[in-house]
Amino acid sequence: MNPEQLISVKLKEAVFSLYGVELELKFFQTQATRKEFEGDITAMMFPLLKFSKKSPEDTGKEIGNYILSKDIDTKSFNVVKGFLNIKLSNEFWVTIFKTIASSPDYGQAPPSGKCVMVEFSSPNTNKPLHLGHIRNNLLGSSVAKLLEANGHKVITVNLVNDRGIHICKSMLAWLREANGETPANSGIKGDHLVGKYYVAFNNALKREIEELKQNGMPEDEAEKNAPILKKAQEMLVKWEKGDKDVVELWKMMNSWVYDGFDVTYKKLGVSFDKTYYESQTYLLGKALVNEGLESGVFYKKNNGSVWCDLTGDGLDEKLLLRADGTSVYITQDLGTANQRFSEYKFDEHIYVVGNEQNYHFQVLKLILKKLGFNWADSIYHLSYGMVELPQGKMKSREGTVVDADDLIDDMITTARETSLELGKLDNMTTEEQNQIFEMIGLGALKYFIIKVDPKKTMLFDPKESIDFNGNTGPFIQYTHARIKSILRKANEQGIQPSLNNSTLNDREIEIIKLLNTFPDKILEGGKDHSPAIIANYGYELAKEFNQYYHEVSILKEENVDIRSQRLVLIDSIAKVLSKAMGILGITLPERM
RNA sequence: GGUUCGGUAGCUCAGUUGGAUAGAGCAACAGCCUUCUAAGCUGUGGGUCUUGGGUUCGAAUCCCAACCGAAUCACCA
Repeated sequence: MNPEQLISVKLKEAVFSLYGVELELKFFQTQATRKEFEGDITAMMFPLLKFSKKSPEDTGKEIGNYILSKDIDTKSFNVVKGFLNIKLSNEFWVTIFKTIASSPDYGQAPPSGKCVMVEFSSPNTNKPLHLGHIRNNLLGSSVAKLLEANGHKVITVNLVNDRGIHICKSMLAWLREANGETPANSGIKGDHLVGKYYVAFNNALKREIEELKQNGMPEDEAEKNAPILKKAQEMLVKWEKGDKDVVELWKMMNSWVYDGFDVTYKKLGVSFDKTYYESQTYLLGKALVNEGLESGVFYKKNNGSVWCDLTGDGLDEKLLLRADGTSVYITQDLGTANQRFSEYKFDEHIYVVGNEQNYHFQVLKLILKKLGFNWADSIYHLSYGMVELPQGKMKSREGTVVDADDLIDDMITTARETSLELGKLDNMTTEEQNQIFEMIGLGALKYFIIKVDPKKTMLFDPKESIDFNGNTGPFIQYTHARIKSILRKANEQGIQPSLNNSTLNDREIEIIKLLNTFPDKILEGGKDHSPAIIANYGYELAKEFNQYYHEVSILKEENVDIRSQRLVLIDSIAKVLSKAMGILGITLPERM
């Protein structure tokens, strides 16, 4: 039983017996006792004063004495100001410890019967992934795992933006400048190759605009009338008409990009149950708009464009169909959401999309509700903050974009250098070593990103490389390797872990308390859609273990029962760390 | 201007059903490897929790206002 709940029950009994008042369990305020005080659970006396009609101290003493006299789970108590600190018995903690150690998949919630869809990543196919995408992908995949740990059925989906003017730009530049360059004949990763020509397009565009300006055209007109831009627009029209050559080229270049993305996704440990392509969904939603038009939810302006009036909800008017009848971004999102719901009947649909689109999702939800879809309430926009550099936002035009592949490689290189310097892996094969370097490099990167509250803008300084000491992924990985090392040695020495009802020291009780809160953290993290909670929990637990490690000896403990019991304890820590980091997509090594 | 989000140590961040003297890491300084992995541990210094009001026995946390910063309000996606 949860210790706070237990104390609440005792408090309820005490208050009823002493003051004759029957209160609800929720009324009693309890919390884990702060470390600087003696005790395990603290109960607030302030709300009870009106019943006891005594000072906070006297009330605390009276209730403390009552509980102590009635109960064998409690060991002692003290009162400081209005805080009643209760210490629970060793037996109580041993029982908790046993429950934790004997759970096969501790932390995993039972099946909830709920189905949750998580959309994330959603890249454009005209350039490679960057640091912003990394945050998106790591958030999305860890939230998905976190919800699975909460017992939900999770469907991960990706919506690839594979069409539009931006892709035509890369295609056009490739035709003009590439001389048939391909990933195969150049050795350049596909997404980077396509990105190269996207940059080439923009450079050409810039030159043309300059030229037009020198011939006397005003800047804004030059920007609209550059010949290369016109060509890109023509290309888009051709694509929409299904022009064979354009479609062939489009297919080829997109396939390069997908091959490139696959490599990056694989490194990040990201995967999807289903991938949607905008080229297949961009026409969806028109039917919905027409229905809304008939039912009077939407209206048509003189030029034929269709709008939804949201001024009554404190927002603006929203365009849904252009005057020429073509759809806009939100039109297809309406259609896609509707299609997905009829396919999966999800209980919740999470969109992992940056906070720049807060307004978009507010509108999306509102319009779906106006159309009469009750499931619109189940849409949740997991809005995360931008990743900024010391000089501000990443700008591709200024070349300050932090490329995802480069960053991952840098992290692995750093891991390699650090590991080789420490020389702990010398007796391993190169292949084993490389696996560990990758594990550590990615662990550092993932933890660095995920430990920050998703909704906060976070800062990344490329000059100060991501740390491997302190509150970091490698710290937790190191802790795990340390535990595994002890367990290996124990096994070699023929020492078996076992639970023996031995007395637990204070540090061990602290650890058990922490382990005991793990399921709550999973619940909390799931409710808040915040893997950061799990990351910070993992750090706390690892830190607690390291302090324990320095204070007590495990294998050299003379009392055989205590020694075996400690092995069970550290094994439980390793399992919880592993489960917690697994949710974040971070793997923990056996040695490092 | 409207809306949404943020402001905690020099830096990066924790800190929600309101609770005791606000915590970590990095950076700085001082210690600890013949003892289970020093990617670790211990200690020192570092704070008007943006500001001002309010509610409360009690506020970083809730309410109001101001200030600062970000995003957004397109016949772009």
